Amino acid sequence: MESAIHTAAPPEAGRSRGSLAEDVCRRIADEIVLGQLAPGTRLDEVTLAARFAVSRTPVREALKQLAIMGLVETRPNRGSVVAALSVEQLNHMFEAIAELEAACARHAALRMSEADRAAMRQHHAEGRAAMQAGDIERYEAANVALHATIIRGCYNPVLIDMATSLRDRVSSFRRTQFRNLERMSESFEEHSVIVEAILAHDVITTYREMRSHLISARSATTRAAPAWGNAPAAAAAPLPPDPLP
Amino acid sequence: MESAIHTAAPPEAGRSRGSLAEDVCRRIADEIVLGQLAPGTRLDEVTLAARFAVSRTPVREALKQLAIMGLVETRPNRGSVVAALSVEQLNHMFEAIAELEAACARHAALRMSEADRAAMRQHHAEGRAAMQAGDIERYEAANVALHATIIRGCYNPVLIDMATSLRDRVSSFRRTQFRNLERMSESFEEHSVIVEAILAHDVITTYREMRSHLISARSATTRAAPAWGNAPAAAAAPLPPDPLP
DNA sequence: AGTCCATGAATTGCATGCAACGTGCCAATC
DNA sequence: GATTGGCACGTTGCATGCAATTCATGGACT
Repeated sequence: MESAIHTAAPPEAGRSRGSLAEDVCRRIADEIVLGQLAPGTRLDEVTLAARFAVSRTPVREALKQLAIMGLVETRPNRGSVVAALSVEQLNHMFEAIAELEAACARHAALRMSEADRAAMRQHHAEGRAAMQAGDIERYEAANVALHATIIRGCYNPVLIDMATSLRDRVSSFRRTQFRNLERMSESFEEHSVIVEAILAHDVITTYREMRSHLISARSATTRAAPAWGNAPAAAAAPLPPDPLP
Repeated sequence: MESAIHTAAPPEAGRSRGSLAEDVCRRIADEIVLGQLAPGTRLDEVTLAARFAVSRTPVREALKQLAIMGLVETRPNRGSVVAALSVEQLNHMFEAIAELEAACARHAALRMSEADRAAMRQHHAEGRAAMQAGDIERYEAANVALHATIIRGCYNPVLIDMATSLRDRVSSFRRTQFRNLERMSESFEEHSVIVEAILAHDVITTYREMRSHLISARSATTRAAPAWGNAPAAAAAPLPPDPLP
């Protein structure tokens, strides 16, 4: 069960496992998530078929699957393009991520194994080192690893899959999240509170802080959004209210 | 954007809109959700192609999409069957639904329009009438309508889509949820508290009560699960802890 | 000069044919 | 008698051909 590439793929398992369609789907998804395929890029069936040395059929199936995952947008008889999200859609996604990851973190605070806790502390320490070195790339990697560890810590495949696939869908839009060091240290401080709360099994603090942390991340990302100019950019959509229970 | 049948299909719009693949996908999904296709049923490409009077290609694409949505399970070179969930998977799904719908309800408490509030009250009143009449079918319908109204009240397409598609995936497993009237009146009382809280814009009570309401619903459903016998049924899996922040 | 229509190129959507994989059964052997 | 090997069938997976829809460009008419 569980939809996407996360459960299906043994990480980096020698390329070309399973059916051609799934393989093509994974490879395209990787390129989109890694930002090698910019949003708005046209995805032509014959071109892709040629690139991957397969026929059009598996490419078609891969594109349909990617469309359902939300990574590409397919218009009838008009082909597919890499999904370009409007600022409004991005806000909705971040809000959903905040809800999902906060719920994951709350469960993780009660269910994480000792190994999970150790991994979490290590990723956080790595983040501190990256921050002190002013290495944005490295901090970004540590950030992703930390969040992934917490998400998996809820031990609920359904929640894990939804949170992970949502993260993938917005990943290419948050490359510049930590371009200023101020946001980086702010993020690190927020991480510290969350990690402490999880280690203390404090579900209330964990939930509240993870949620507000992700709302901060949303603001940091969408502030930079208008610079893209690729989307309708509905005039800096007013952020809907964010109740903190 | 947004994956599934919910946004794509104008409800009951004359059958056969859009591409054949999407149409076939919707029709199969409907039959699964409505319980006309029992979990475990074998889905043969040629048989389905004959039934819908199309070729195998659109059927193939439809099955792939359904597999990603989690409604069918596809094993390589072995065909597809209607997804049969184990008790453990069902628990995970209910937990995810509880988190998602509680979040939706919290936002709905602040964002619902007056029309939404009126619709919510009406569905709740319909539920009361059904309960007093002892009509389980009718209460079930009112229950679905009430929850759908609250979910849509969050005005976040991403959250709405995730919550709705999750509900669809488990819908065929909860037909017998209210088979005893005790659970029905219990459910109604819980609804009353939630509706009141939403009308009062009380985000904290809304969130807490919706979450515990859905956890109750989970217990009511999975208690009946072993009777199905179609799944491994991992010996009445111990319910994981449910922190209430 | 502007607008509308028509025709053409390109791309997707669907159908069918062929090959490969997995399954079930039967028989031969230990 | 049980187990294993092989064979045949059915089903999925992929490739290719044809039809339908869409967009663009050019011409003619107002």
